[in-house]
Amino acid sequence: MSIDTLGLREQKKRETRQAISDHATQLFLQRGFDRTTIADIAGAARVAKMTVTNYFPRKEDLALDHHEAFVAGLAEAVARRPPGESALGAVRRAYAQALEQRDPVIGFTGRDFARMIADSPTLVARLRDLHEQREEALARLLTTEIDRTGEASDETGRTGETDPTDATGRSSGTGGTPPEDNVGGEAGGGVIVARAVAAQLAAADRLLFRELQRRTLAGQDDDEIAGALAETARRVFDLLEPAISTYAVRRPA
Amino acid sequence: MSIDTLGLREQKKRETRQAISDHATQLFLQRGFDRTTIADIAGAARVAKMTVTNYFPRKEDLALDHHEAFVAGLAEAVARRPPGESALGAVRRAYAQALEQRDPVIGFTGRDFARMIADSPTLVARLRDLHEQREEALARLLTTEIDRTGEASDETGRTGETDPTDATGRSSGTGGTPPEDNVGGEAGGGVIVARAVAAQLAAADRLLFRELQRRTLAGQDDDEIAGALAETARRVFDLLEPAISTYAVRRPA
DNA sequence: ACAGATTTTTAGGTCCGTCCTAGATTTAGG
DNA sequence: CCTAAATCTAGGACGGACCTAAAAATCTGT
Repeated sequence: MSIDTLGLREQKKRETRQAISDHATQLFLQRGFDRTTIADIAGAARVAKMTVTNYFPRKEDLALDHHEAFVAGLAEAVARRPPGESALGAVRRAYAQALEQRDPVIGFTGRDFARMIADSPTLVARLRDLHEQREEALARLLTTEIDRTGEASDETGRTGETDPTDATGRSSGTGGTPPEDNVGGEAGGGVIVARAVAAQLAAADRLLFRELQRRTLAGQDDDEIAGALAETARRVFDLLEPAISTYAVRRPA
Repeated sequence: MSIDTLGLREQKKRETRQAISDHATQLFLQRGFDRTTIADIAGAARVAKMTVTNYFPRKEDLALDHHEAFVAGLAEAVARRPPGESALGAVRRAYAQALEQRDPVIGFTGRDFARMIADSPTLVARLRDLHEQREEALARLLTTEIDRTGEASDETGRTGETDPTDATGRSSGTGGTPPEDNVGGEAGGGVIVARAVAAQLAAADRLLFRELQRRTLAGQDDDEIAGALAETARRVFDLLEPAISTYAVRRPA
């Protein structure tokens, strides 16, 4: 459990994982995702097939690694908003910043990588899954903020009837919590608004991701894309402004 | 090619297809989707495995049949709106009507069916895919309406710079049109607004579907669900109202 | 430094969905 | 009735996901 020395075992695990990931990426970009088998990757990395599966349970995980940051990103941007900023404002600002940084999280993946994804139905489906988890994480955050801060904006007015028994997220698309959370019955009025706001913000996020991906596939360079997407983002977020600009405004400390 | 007599061959095809679908549904509800093999279904329907695959290329198609109506539904509701009604108004009205009719399209599938879907990651993913196609169909419609009617509402103002070269939809998630549509480059400003509106309406649609599914899984009966969802829908659509209530209002004929 | 405990890797195999092929069967239309 | 077309069948190939037992490597306590 030593922290600084890391241990030889842990070190080798990282090396093995990295080696597998590297060879996989190379083969995917070279031959395409579906035309590369796990056996190919295992052979290139000189490990057993089972070792590949061990590190990356699903084949898609080899191409879409670091998905945890992606899933949490949207919610974290909102969680870190300064006093006076709304959820929409936080998302808008985070997107502009990611645009400046050419952040892969919003779609700056490079042309070959974008093509690899677009050419594989499996990867497209997995990306959809990740986007939904991204929305779920945001919905979870906004829902808990109702309880913690008595979130209630003016656009619906009657969130007073909220019975804040629930703050748990929904059962995930795949995994799932078999015993249905006790929310179910009648979720308080505020919960549905939080979910609706999360749905709208996530929809904007997905739309912008797709636009960026489209331009990447069309061969535009990153600077050109960043410029165009800044304007696109402005329009998309402006459209949401009258609906949710007063939702989840962080109260001045 | 006779229309009224249908032909013996066509008749038998329908019977075979129906028999396979019926046996599949029964087995799925009984044992669950993932614990039922195609061989089981073929055996129950007394046909060869290949015949099952022949009628239903993917296993998911056996559980989520009639997906064409589902995919087209949202766009058709908007396409059929009367003069003076906006896209949002059309979707809201269509949803209320579907709620009255206990329409399976919005999630009235029965408890066992809902559980079958929720228990299978494969089916959940496929359902997501269908929802996205539903959004794409709507986006396609709203985009074409820009060209046809010079759609330009007041919320963005500057849709005048639209260069209506494009009306085609995006390449579908799975299938796809390999040669990128020539839109790509710089889509006119109106196109992105149309896509954003479609994204918001589809997000609301998905959210309401999930809420209905959640209640179904919780064991609520259809009347109880319909009542609660009517209120939920009102809140969700009300939230969108200030953003897009003036978008795509059909001009009085 | 060594022995036992723990973790990781390996090799083998099973199961199932998807895809392919060739041949048998059935229907449609002359 | 006979030919052409479509459909169904059987069998197998392939790949991804999963399982098991055993081998190899690393860690731990003495």
